[in-house]
Parts: sequence; structure tokens; C-alpha cells
Amino acid sequence: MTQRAIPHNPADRAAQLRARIDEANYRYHVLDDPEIPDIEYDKLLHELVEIEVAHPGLVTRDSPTLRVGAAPSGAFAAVHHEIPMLSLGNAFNAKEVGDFVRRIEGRLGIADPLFSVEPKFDGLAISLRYEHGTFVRGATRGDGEKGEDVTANLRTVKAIPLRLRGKDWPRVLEVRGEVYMPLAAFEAWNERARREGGKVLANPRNGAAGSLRQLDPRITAKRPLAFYAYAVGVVEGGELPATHAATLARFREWGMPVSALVDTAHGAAGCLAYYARIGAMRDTLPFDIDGVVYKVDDYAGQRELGFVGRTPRWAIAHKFPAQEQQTTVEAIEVNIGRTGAATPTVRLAPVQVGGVTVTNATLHNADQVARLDVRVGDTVIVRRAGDVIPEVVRVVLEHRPPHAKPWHMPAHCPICGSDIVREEGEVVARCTGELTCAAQRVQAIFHFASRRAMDIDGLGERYIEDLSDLGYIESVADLYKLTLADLLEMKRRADERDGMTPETVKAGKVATKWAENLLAAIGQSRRTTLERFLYALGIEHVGESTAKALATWFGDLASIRHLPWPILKLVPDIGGEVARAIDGFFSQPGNQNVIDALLAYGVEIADTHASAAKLRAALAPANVLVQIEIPKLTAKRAEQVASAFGSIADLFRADIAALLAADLPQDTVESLHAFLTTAEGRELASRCAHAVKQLRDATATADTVDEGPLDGQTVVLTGTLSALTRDEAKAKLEAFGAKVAGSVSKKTSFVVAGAEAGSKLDKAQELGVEVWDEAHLLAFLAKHPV
DNA sequence: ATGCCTCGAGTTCA
DNA sequence: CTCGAGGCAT
Repeated sequence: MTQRAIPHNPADRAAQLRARIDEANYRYHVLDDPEIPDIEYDKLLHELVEIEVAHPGLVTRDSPTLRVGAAPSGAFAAVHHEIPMLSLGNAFNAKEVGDFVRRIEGRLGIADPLFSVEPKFDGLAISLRYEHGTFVRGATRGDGEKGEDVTANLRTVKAIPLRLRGKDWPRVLEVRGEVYMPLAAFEAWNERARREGGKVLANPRNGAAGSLRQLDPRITAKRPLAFYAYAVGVVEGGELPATHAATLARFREWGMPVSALVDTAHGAAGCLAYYARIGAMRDTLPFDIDGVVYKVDDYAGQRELGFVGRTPRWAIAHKFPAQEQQTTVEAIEVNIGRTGAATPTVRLAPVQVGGVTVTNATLHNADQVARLDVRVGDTVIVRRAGDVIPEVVRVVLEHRPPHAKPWHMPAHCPICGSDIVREEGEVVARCTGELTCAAQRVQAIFHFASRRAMDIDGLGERYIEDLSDLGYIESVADLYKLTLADLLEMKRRADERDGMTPETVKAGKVATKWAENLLAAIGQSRRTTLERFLYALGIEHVGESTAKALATWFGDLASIRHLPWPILKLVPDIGGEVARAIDGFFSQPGNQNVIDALLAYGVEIADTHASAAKLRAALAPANVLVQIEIPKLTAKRAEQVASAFGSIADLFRADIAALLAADLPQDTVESLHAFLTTAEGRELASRCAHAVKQLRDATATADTVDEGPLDGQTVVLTGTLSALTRDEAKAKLEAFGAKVAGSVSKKTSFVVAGAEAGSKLDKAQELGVEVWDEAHLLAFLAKHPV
């Protein structure tokens, strides 16, 4: 807009300001093409307010200054909708859409009628009345016949024009549409509310509805609301086009926001295609929608079809499967995981959410329960988050039964009765029963048998529970002494216990087949690799990646199972916490016994080709010394100590006299002495010296540096490969020395992208990381035979 | 101390 | 997939 001369006459200036402000609103809300910055807009508005304050006679009914909100006005007046606001019938699947279209085709006697199609906004339906182009009244839908006058609140919604543009509008025009809260605005609002302790809104729809029902419009003015028009009500003193699509186009010319997603479609097929198109966009839209609406485009056709009760025959809402549903909490239970983690979960009355029946949802931890304040008997909103896992969004407090009590983490494990303890600063509470806890034992065995561990096919959680409950297995080692007779007997007893009559019990043949298969799977699992075995043990903090690192650094179980933690710490990515967990695990006689038993029952662990050269280098005395974390013993000091003594064994044999004799700083001598004079210190020192000697001997012969073509590179796999599975690709890349990571960062060397690669590929391109397609990978593999 | 970046652990349903 | 927390570089 060009700069014009500023009139001195306040009335002219006020008119000019209003025009400019209206123009800015129009560009922002209708054209989606903002023209002036917010700060400029505020300046204009502020100047107009000043003029209107100085000259109250100049205030008009459509002045943008009204948008800041008038003073509260008491209750809302009732508004009668001369033309009722519709409620639409619903369709939930393609068949119902087909039926709807066929009915129309039959009544109108035409094939594939044209529909005006639009998203169904999840907000609040309202009606806006314009007289002579000026907004005079706005009302909620209410029951369709009678709503509430919320004019003062609606004036504060900037997307709603206070004055229509152009000239050719009818003398009286009612525009219908949806007030909604854009998702970004909703998030930002809540973000701020949480920070500043304001009112947090439950969801965008409630946010919009609650905002419009504020008695004080000044509060509404602060809420980030928007509006889309999609229908017309009363029209007097003028004509509208003959079709709905053309009417909406006309609305847009008059400065009324109409969604850009509004379209037209032919027949049922066109409608369904539109449904699919909008459905695919749903998650990326900046506002919530709960379906799409199909309306016969031609008004004559609409009139001919008419109504059944209050719902039109000429329109229908095709709903998306609900992503959020209400249900009730039947119980709050505690699950005990493999590590003893006590996880509260809710048992829900079954409910369909996004196409699946949900009966359980995790609450993660006690903090989450407290935050949501979920209680048994509560009505809750459940959502499928991240597309899969159900979560409780919030409690519907209005439906809380009167005597519902807040939930607390039980003090004792529901399975074994041991204390449940939550460490200082930790989020999770844990059952302290360890392997005396049946739940932890079952989970430990389940993990041992899992695909990525020992891969015992057919050993599900249910069977492990039965085997454990009925006394057939206590530890993972017991799996390997199960006989066919044991399994059949167990199955029979379990069926009896479950009250199954002989008729309902599966035929003996089926049970035998199951038992034979399971035994075969257990037998096959006997031959395994070191990394799988280490992972299968279920040591705290030791997942696949750490297990692999241990295997490739040390090569065989015999050494790993006796290593002191400072030696374990030599491995990159293993720090004090993890090293102590591993050492601690192997320090328990029970665990060593289980390992011995496994070996005795014929579990064969293939040794790993260890990177001996790297290990040898890491075993340098000074390097080992710093791992022990003796206070004040920095890397530099450790260097000095090491050169004074030559070997770890010599150092740890040193007495105070020898320490003093060595030419070392006083505080280093003191801390070394302090360390070596405690029982634990001496014990640790001797274990370290012993381990170093063993490992040096074991690596003495291997002094070649084992380098692969991808040594030191970090690779990330994404998408679907066709020639080989993800795991195969991972194994091949690792054989060349690459590290295969799960997510892309700037440290990633390259990304291998298969078909339908998603966010990881985007991230790679964003960071400028090299990307290989499958062909490139295959070519590379072919060029470098193993 | 601080802030990435990974890894580990737990989770639902068909 | 998402969160928490361990490891490590700065």
C-alpha cells in the first residue's frame, strides 16, 4: 500500500486508518499473505484508539478498535436462527458414502452429481449477521434453532471481517462457519500458560469453545482464535450465486476467510478421493479436523432433496476414525519390568481409537499419574499418540465419581512383596526383589529368549509365566534341561489350572507338536555368538550396542566374566556407571552359576574376532590407571606414575616407601597411598593387575591392525531395502568396520536410504550428510568382498 | 558445568 | 516411538 498524505481532519484520518487495518486483516486472514509487520499493525491500531478516545463521536460499529474487547456485559442474550443451523448426518466408511450418493442420484435422477467438498473443522459453529456490509451480530449454534449472542466476543476475532469488502453484497447476509484455534497458537498459548501459571487449555476445540463463552470479551481478545466460512443463512435484498462453490468464492471476494482446501468432486469416487487426500494431510494441517463434508453443490438440487428432520439429505460428514475417545479407568495396575522398573498402567473399558480397540495404556511413572491425577473410576480421554501407542491425555473431571481417591505407587511389589524404592533424583521406582521376584525372573527369561538375544522361537511370555509358576524353570539355564515330558506335563497342568475341560483342551497331538517345536528352538539357540549371549544376560545398561562393544574388545566370555570395572571402562562408550553394572553383575555368584550351568547344558558361544591391536594400546599402564578415578590423579599425573613404575603390577605392589622413593608430587603420592591402603582399593588393584596381565598375554600374538574399508565410519540405515534385510545390511557394514547408528547427526558419515525413507533422510539432507541409495550400497559390497 | 548424541528400556495391538 | 540418562567433548 502506498503512503498517502496524512489528513489533519480526525474523521478522515480515522477512516483512513480503518481502511488500512481492514486491508491488513484481509491480506493476513483471507489471502494468507501478510503485508505489514505486526508491530506496524499495532501502531495503526493504537493511533486509531487515540483518535476515538479524543473524539467519541467518531467510533463506528465496525471499527477495528472494537477488537480489543468491550467491557463484560452480563449473560448472553438468546438468538433465534431464522434459518436453523444444520446438523449433518455422519458416514464412517466408504459404503455409507456410497449409500448417501446413490440416494441423491436416485432422487435427482442424475449420475455422479457435483459436490462441494470441504474439511470438517473441529471448532465451534457460529453464524455472523451482516447488514449493509457491517457485522452486527454473531451467535453460537446452540441447538440449531436458538443460540447465544456472542457478538462482542466475535468482534475480537481478527479473521472475522467487521465490514465486508466491495459493494455487491446483499443488504442482509448471514455467514456461517467455524471458529477454531490454530494448533500452533494453541501450543504457544499453553506453553506460555505453563510458564506463567495461566489457564492451560485441554485441546484446541475446548479452547475455542471456552474462549467464545467468556463473559468478558477482553479475555476472548487475548485468545488466538481464527475463523473459516462454509455456509450461508439468511439472505435479503440481494442475490447469491446458484452454487455453493461459487458462493464461497464470492465470500472470499467480500473478505471472508474460506479454507483453501475447499474443492469440488464428482460422485462417490470423487468424494472418497478427496477424503483420502485430506486424510493424508491431516497430521500436517495447522488446525484440527475430524473429517470432511460433502454437499450437493447446486442449490436447486439441495432444495429438491430437502431435509429429514433437521439433517439435510444433500450433505453428509464423512468422519475420520476418532483419534481421541472417552472411556473409563477400571483399574490402575503396576507392571514389573526386567530391571524391576514399576510402571503404572491403566486398565480401560474397551474403546475404539483410530480403528483399534484399546484396553490398556501406560502411564509411564508415578509423576505422570500425579500430573494427570488419574484415579480409578475416572473418565479419561485416550489418544493414539505417534500413531500407535495409546496414552491418557487427561481426566474429564466433571465425570469423576465422588469418592475416587488419588493413586499412589504401592510400597511393595504386587508380585513378590519386596519394597518398591525410588532412588533420589530418579523418575522410575523399582522393585528390589531382583531374582526373588517372579515377575523380574519371567521378564529376564523373556528377554533371554527374545529374537535379538538367544532367539528361541515360540517361547512367549505366557508360556514362560506358566513354566515359572508351575516350577519348571527358575533361571534361563533351566530352559536347556526341559524335556518333552516336562513340557507336556506343564501344559496339562496349566490347562487344568485354567479350568479347561478335557474337551476344550487342544488335542494331544497339537500339544506334542508345540512341545517338539519349542524343544527344537531351544536346541538351536545353543549355538550363539558372544554378543548375543552378553545381550541375553540382561545386564543393566548393556543393550545390543554395548554387548557388541564388549565382544569385539575382549573376544571371549572367559575374560569378560572376571574383568574389573576399570578395565571395562577402557572400551569407548562404556563409562563408570555401565562398567560398574557389568562388574557388579558378574560379581554375583548366582549369575556366575547360571553361566556355568548354561555352558554345562551345552550352550556354545562362538568367540568374536577381537580388535586385539586396539585393546593392547588401551592397556598402557597410565591409561588403565586413569580409569580407576583416583582423586587428583589426572591423565598427566598418571603418566608420571606409570613411567616411575613401569607396570601396573609393580605399582600396585608398591608400599609407602616405594611410593615416596619415586619422584612424584606429594598429593599424588598421598592419594595413591590412600587408595592402596583400603581393602577395596587393594582388591581392585590386584584384579586390575591380573586382568591386564591376562589380556596382554592373550593379545601378544595378534599385533596386526584390523582395518576394514569403513573403519571408524558411522552409518545410518533408513527406509526399506529390497535385496537384503536391514539386519543383513547392518552386519555387512559392521564387518567392514563401520558403526551402524540409529539416528542421523553431524557425526554420521553417510546414510543408506532404501525405499520410502522418512525423517532420517530429511535430516541427512538438512545436515548435508552423504546419502547412498541401495544400488550404491550393493555396488560397494560387491567391490569389497569379505 | 553444559549440551549434544547415543543407547537402553518400556510399551500396544493385530 | 519416546523418554531418560549415560558418555563424552567443550
